[in-house]
Amino acid sequence: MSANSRLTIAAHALAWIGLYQRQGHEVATSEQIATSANTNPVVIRRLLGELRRAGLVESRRGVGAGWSLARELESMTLLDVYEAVEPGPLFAMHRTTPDQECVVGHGIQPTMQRIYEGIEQTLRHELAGVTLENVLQDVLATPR
Amino acid sequence: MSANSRLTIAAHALAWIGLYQRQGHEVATSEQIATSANTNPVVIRRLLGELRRAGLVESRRGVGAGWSLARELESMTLLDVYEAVEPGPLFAMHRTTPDQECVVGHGIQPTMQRIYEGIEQTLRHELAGVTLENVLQDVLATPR
DNA sequence: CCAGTCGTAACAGTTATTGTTGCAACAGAC
DNA sequence: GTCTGTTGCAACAATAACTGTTACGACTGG
Repeated sequence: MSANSRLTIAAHALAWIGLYQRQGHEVATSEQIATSANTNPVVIRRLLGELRRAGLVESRRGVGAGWSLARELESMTLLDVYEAVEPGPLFAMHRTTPDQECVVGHGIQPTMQRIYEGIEQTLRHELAGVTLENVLQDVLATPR
Repeated sequence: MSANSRLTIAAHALAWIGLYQRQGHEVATSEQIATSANTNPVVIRRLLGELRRAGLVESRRGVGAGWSLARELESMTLLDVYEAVEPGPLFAMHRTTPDQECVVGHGIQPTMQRIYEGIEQTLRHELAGVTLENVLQDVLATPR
């Protein structure tokens, strides 16, 4: 599985913005978040753009521009973030259609499809059980 | 998520060998399996090689060579297959270490790590609940 | 010795992710 | 009205993983 870090970075960004706003600031810049995540501001803007499309954050342009939360961290779950930044399914089918003349080739795809759907459903349920507020609290509780 | 088809193809191969053996044959060739899965025999041999390392199948060389199950399909679960063919974790951390001077940068990795471990544990449990015999029966029950 | 199959290395094509540069668009400050 | 700092976005390179393919040595029953 060639795992990516999109969910991790997106959660990082949201926790960062949330904490920054609680410290009295209105907006956070992609530059600041990128420094914390040790990556490029464009990477952050790309991810936050997807979170904006999902209604999780808002952006302002012009001078004093930046990003702010569109709702409270308590009302955002990792499932919201996952759905915003992870398009595809967890497991893929065959890249070419298996031999439909063969009993196994014919039945394998519907069978695996059903199994995978059940697993993704469980994954979603799991992700829905963690709010970004949970994440931030856990982060703040990490011993120095 | 750049999903791959390794678990799907591996399950396909195991179901195929299992059915073929029930039809009275001793061994299946990578060529036969590849025809059913509509792929290249080397792809099958690579995957079956990993399954052999995990103790799920055996191979014979020489004339009349091929692959056979090392245990009954009833005793093999998708978790066994998953662990044999999927090395990495589901979600990745940051590719570079986040800023340890930042509260969020410092706490985010242990936090996400814990969350991801819980999710993978659930995934394993789910996969462990499906045997390859379940898969084969479901395949055979697929309407033509 | 022969034939058929595995075992494995090597390489190409494709795709996704991440990082990077560059620049237009925008909006507040002066 | 211009300046300034930021977003929005396109384009591209580097890297990595997966899949498919070719090639050929190793093995073993006949």
